[in-house]
Amino acid sequence: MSDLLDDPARAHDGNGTDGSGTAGDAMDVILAQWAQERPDLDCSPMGVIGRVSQLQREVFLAQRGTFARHGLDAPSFDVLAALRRAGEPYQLTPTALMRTALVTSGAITQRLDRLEEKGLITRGRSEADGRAVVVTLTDAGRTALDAALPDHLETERGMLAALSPEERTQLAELLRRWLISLGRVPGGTPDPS
Amino acid sequence: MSDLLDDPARAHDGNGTDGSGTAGDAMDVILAQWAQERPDLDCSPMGVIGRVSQLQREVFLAQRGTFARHGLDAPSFDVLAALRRAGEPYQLTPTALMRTALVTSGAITQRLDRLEEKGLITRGRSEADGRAVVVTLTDAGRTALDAALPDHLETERGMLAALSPEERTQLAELLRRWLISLGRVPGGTPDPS
DNA sequence: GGTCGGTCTCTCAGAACTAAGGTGTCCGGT
DNA sequence: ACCGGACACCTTAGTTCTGAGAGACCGACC
Repeated sequence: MSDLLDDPARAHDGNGTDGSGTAGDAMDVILAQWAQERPDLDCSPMGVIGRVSQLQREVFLAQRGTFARHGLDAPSFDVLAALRRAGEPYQLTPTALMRTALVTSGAITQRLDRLEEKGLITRGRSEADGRAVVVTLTDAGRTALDAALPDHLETERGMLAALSPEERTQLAELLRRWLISLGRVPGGTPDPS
Repeated sequence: MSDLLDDPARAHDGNGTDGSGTAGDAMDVILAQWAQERPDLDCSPMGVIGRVSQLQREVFLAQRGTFARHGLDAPSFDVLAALRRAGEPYQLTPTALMRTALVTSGAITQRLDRLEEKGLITRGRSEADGRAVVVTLTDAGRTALDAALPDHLETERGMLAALSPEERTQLAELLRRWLISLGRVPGGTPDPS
């Protein structure tokens, strides 16, 4: 009875292989629990969506370590990378950064505050539009990003190392089709409806 | 020149279909930009990992709407679902909840505070272990969860609607293999090394 | 030339989390 | 019986985001 108070995930064999030949992941345990408690519901969508959430978390944690080695964090890297990708002269407006980073304007303001404080970007008013601000990557900012980028890619490559090149391609293509099906086309502003 | 200050994603065709038969997603644009600016780097891992991050965000936003319709939010649902999955008598310790939710103990304390305030769970001291707390789902908590769960599943199903059953299975299996390869076996505590 | 809706950035309060540390409890060795 | 390490939960400070809204500015229209 008190077994139920333990972590339910521990109720499973930690390393054994069952008849099907593979150990399960955390989502297998959860799906088995739902099948037990609510056999009337088809919980199969969780098998995809729950794993995406878990993987995103693993990715985030791994990336954080990489960024920290370069004195950065994920939000900062996000902004620096967007400016770097834009190409010479490495300039974007806060609104453009807001759209690529998928965060609110308030979040961008704060990110830019932090980056400006560290001397990685500069803010200047736009000549063409009195409301707009022009964010420019400094030499220090470009240097920091170019130093972090290969390490970042190596971290990502390492996370995918267990999948074969064919599996990686297949996965990227499935995720791409899924993303497109959700109607998030590039540059599309959030649908107000 | 000032075009570069606009959202770079807008530089792409928004809705057209090219020769390959599909419009691109946001990650296609980013990969094209990197290929332009840093042709020396192989950015293909981003094609998988960047899309996982974006999809997780879409999933999170869609789920939030569903939870709100039932007076809940994602953290609350997470805890209630873990208790519900545990089966009769719907009890777990904060430590067990911490492990399944993959958050810190402080976060669980706060989640439980909110849920206790709303009467969806109760906290009692364990008889077997004086340090431990026993969290129990109340009738109201179980009712709230059982009402939200089908709606939640319907939301997830809707998000996957564009993929065929075969694609969904294939995707779940790829994600499962990937997750297992990262060493996150069920019940595994975070590796201290 | 003036007006008015829309846009751009910033500000502020509040939500939720992490990291670090505190208190109380358990348990194995002496 | 006692002591010290391990454990369970809570507390607090600090971080980053969202949501709502203010102030300035643009451009089209009258």
